[in-house]
This record gives sequence, C-alpha cells and structure tokens, in this order.
Amino acid sequence: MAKKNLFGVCPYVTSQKVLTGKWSIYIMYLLAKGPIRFNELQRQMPEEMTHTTLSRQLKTLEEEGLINRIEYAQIPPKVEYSLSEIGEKFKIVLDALEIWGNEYIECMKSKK
Amino acid sequence: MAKKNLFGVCPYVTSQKVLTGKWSIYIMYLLAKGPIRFNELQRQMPEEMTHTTLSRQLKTLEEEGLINRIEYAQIPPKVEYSLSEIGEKFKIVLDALEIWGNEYIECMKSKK
DNA sequence: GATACTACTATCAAAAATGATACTTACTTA
DNA sequence: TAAGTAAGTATCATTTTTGATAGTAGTATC
Repeated sequence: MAKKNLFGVCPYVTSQKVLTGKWSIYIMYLLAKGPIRFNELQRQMPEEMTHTTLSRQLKTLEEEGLINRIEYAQIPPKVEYSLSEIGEKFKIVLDALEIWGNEYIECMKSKK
Repeated sequence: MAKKNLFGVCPYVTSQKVLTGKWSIYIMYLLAKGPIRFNELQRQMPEEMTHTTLSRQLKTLEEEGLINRIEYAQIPPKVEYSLSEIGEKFKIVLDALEIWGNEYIECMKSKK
C-alpha cells in the first residue's frame, strides 16, 4: 500500500495538522466561551506565551477556517475573535478532551 | 490573575502537551485497533515518517503512560505496542476527532 | 510634547522537532 | 561466508516553531 499524504482525507491526520502548535486547543477552549479581544485573550493564556506567538496561532487558525476575525474601525483598534461554524462544531472534541484530560490528570496523580 | 503552568491542572493544556508531535493522534488511532508491532506500525503510518521519529514518539507516549510496550525474548526481536488503561479511555477523543475531522474535510471541500 | 492605548508585523536569535545515515544484536537461511 | 531479519539507538544536520525586541498607526490624556 502506497504511503500517501492523508491530509484532507483521513480525519485523524487532518485534525492533528489543524491542532499544531502548543496552544491551539487552549485558544479554541477560550474562544468557545464567546468572542474575545486580542489582549484579553493573551491575558487568559497560561504561562508566558508571547503576543507574537498568539498572533501567529490566531492567523493560522483563521486560515484553517476555525475562527473568525472581526475588525472594528475605531481608535484604538478593536478586533474580536470568535469560533466559525466549523469551529463551533469542534466543541465535541473539546468536551471529549475535557473528560479525558481530567481522567488522565487523576491517573497520573495516583501513580506518583 | 497569575499565569501558571497549567500542565497537570487544566485538561486542555494537559491534553495538548500529551498530543505533541506530528503523529501522536494517528499512532493512537492505529493502536486503538489492537496491539501492533513496530515495523507493521511504521508501514501503516502515512507519508514518509521515519522509524527514528516513530521510535521517539512511541517512547514519549510510553513515558506519558498512554501506551504499553511488551518485549518478547526472541530472535529476531518482537515488540508489541498497545494502549494502556488510560490510553483506552482516549478512544472517546478519537471518536470525537473522527466525527469532527470528517465534517471539517467536507467543509473545506465545499469552499474550494 | 511625552506617554498610553490596542492590535498588531518584521526581523533575528534560540529552542525544539524531525530527518538521514550508520550501526547494533543474535540468530537463520542461501 | 554473506545477507536477511526486527527493533531499535546514536549522532549530526536540517527544518520548524517559538521567543525577544523594536517598531507602527491614530487618537486621547497628562
């Protein structure tokens, strides 16, 4: 069997590609709560992720079609990010990740 | 609010960390079908992922507790990889990813 | 006039992930 | 005697990702 590029064919490979980066899942989780502005989003991100990285990640997610970016014509600037239609559907993945993630955390605790 | 390291606390951050690498999800998907040997696994991996990378990914997943590695004392060597208990529970995430991934693929097709 | 505000981009350096290649073990088969 | 087998590791080069820093716009406030 030939080895093919399965992006756009296999749902797992496609998902993995879309979820690249250290922060995509957490960004999707924050956006799932509702529209949010750039700086507020950065404040809610864990650790020391820089705005450079956040900016890049948002751009990637937008290009992939998962999120919407709405720019308001005002000074100082206002830009709101929110989930797109397919981004909203991603919530079932977030739900599963929340359940499993918590189980995993418990599981690791009991082993140390 | 102080920015903390949320690994081991937040299920999303923890999941993202565990799913690093280009291939972890696909590996989990293949292992979810049942125990499998190293070379067979490599054959089923997409594209040109090398055995070096596969080896490293498997080691990481094993250290994280998601998979089991069983070595049989025979020549030539036989090693079988399978999902651990918490790895089995990851199937709910795989199910969600399969559903969403397919929706995403359809969604992208209709836009081009 | 200087500083602050928001939401960035550009550039370069540093770190992390991946790939290529060679090598190992201990036995079996040609 | 040489090659083949499975499952790797070690090492170094290359690629990809992330981080640090400086700079931008247009207005409002001190």
